[in-house]
Amino acid sequence: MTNCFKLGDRWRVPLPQGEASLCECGRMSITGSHVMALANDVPAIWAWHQSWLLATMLSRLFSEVLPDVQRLAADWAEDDESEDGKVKDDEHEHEAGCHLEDDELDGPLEGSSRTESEMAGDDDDDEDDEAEEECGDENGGDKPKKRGPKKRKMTPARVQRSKVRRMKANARERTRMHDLNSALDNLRKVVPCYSKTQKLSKIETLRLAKNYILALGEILRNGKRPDVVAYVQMLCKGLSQPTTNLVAGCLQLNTRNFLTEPCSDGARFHMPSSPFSVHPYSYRCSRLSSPHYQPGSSALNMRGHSYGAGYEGVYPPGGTSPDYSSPDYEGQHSPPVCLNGGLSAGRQQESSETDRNYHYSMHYSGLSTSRPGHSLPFGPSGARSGGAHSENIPPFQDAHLHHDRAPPYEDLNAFFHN
DNA sequence: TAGGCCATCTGGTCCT
DNA sequence: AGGACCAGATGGCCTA
Repeated sequence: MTNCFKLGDRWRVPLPQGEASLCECGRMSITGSHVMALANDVPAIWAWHQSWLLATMLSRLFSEVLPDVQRLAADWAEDDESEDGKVKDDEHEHEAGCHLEDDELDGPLEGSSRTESEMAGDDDDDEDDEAEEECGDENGGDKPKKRGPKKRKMTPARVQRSKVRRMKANARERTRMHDLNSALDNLRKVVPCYSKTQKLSKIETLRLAKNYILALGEILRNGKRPDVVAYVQMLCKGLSQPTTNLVAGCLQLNTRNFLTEPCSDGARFHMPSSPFSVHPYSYRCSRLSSPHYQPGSSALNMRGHSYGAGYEGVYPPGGTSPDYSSPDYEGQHSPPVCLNGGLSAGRQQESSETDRNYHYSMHYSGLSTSRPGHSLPFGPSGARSGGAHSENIPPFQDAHLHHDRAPPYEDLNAFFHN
């Protein structure tokens, strides 16, 4: 600090006496305020001392306090302008115009409106083009001019129009997607399994619908009672394992049987050994109620989440598994689940999650109605055996439309229960 | 926390 | 010019 002195409210740097003095300056533990003080007089210092050593020191100081120095330089510039009084009105206008554009670029709406305005090329406000060009020149003569269509200044009216246009487009897009989702919901109601609370994903709905159509076509083509296992396998081809479980559950098949015992014993139905003795026509599947899968426990997850690498498959030796190598299958591979556990898991949470139970009822009424001693668990009265959930009703009622539109439907049921 | 699914916004393209 | 359609981006929600 001995080499620095203060003159008035600003620090002064004495004439350097060679490198030693600079080192002396370097040992001064110059604080930020000192540097600022030095920077205050940088122009004067540069005028007074042309020593390259001083320049080196100052450059270092500049690098350390560059932001503040820049701010100071701006302050100096303002001071010069105020002193000279040479600020031109047209420059303010240019700045205003450019700032307007910058504001318009803030946010997606403004950005899109700007692009649309560029493409649309409204024919008003021609006088703004000059302002745009001048704004472009403001970048400096060194920079090349931007080519392409001139950017037209966004007047408030134009901005407003663009915003309205964009909002209308967004609303249309929302409506379009809602319609698409409604169609998907309708499709969910006519595929073999349906639940309002546990919807199939979009992609799984489309896959299942495709398989369903193929399966029905196959049945019509053969004209005979189909093999249930093969039928379910056809339905589940390319589906994720959770969806496979769901479909199998809807068809009241034991997944393990359907996956591992394809017609080995000639059985067409596994109902005698099915886990649905308590809920013969619907089963509850907890939505992955158990965090850890165990063979025999339910891991039904309609969201299609995959399982950890530590999962041990339950396919018995020599057992078959869904054709996940099929190019149709694009989802993640989830382990197969025995529906026995699905029922038990559902039981465990039956009392605590009454409102969250997920029931997947057989979409084929014939499968249930044809069984002696069991009444159809569907109906407006809600009288269903096994405490079937009322959510099963709407889909089935909705499916009436499907029945009307699909004559082979009853025939298909008849196939299974003759 | 990662991953899947979804809704929404947005810009581009095509068509009327 | 405006609407329909599409795909990418993004963020929220949910579950493992």
